[in-house]
Amino acid sequence: MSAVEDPGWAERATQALIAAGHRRGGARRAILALLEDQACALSVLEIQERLSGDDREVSRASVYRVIDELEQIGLLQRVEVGRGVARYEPAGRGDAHHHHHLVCDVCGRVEPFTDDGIERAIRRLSARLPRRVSDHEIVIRGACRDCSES
Amino acid sequence: MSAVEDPGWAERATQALIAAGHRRGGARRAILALLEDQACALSVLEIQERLSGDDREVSRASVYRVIDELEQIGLLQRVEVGRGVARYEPAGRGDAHHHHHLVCDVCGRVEPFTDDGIERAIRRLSARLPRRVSDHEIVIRGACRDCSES
DNA sequence: ATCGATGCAAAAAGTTTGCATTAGT
DNA sequence: ACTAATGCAAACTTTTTGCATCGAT
Repeated sequence: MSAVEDPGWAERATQALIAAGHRRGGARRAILALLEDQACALSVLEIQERLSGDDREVSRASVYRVIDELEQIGLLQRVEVGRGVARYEPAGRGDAHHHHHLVCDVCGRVEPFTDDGIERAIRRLSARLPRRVSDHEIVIRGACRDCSES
Repeated sequence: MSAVEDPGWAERATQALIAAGHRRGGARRAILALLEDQACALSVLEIQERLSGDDREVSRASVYRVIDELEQIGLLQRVEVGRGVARYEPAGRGDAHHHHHLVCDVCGRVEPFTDDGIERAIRRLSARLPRRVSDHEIVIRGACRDCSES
């Protein structure tokens, strides 16, 4: 569902970073590879934990630094989803990956969703606003399936 | 613009707290009064600073504690709006106060907005989702007027 | 060989908690 | 008087920064 239309987000990110005067480092490569495969947003801690397991270990400072570089260039989207932890996911992959988030009131679990009606409404509003709109973010809260059975 | 249809959010919050077995404390009263007058979300630091100025001084711990009680009861809405700071604003005041947030990419300033088209789209989606939806939150990002002139 | 990338550890910033004191009922 | 509310300071968590070393070019 992402092989054909996506020329490789990690590769594009790497090129963008090189164009900006950066080199190819091991930590950055590992982080990019991990992020590319994610369906939804990860926190810094989650990124570090997943890399500790099966891949190359990366220091927390490097995770923060790489994330910061990517956010600057606009290739990573910060998602604020509650409880004081920031999450991040690849951005700039086109409409195919654009989505928003359902957050469970109870357990905090985060799931992606898409809705054309909302996107249309956002577009119409953006056109009317007296400012250049760069982005939008929608969070819908409610108990997830697991948490509402009980 | 809020005297007639609003029976007093601070008063209702106080009653709800009393019903939950709390007493009326000075710090809580000051915080409720401040929040009631806000058009938009404030961070904990901002709440403390504003109270230091012209009102009763309140310790940071108390701000966090009062906020927490109010969030539990559902009278305060946490708004995640970026850069690792949580903001809070009165909730449960009805449609008249329902709004979302424009966040400046550059200076981080937060302003409220409302849009019926988006609300309709959210309502339609909520009805279709396989979960009880309790709330939603929308953030639109872009340079604010001050920051785009330069 | 140069200069950015990385890891480590310390520092900041934001949030929570324990405990003694104050104050509402 | 009883017990919640508050302030203070310490603990904890998340994020940022300084600096020495490693590694890509």
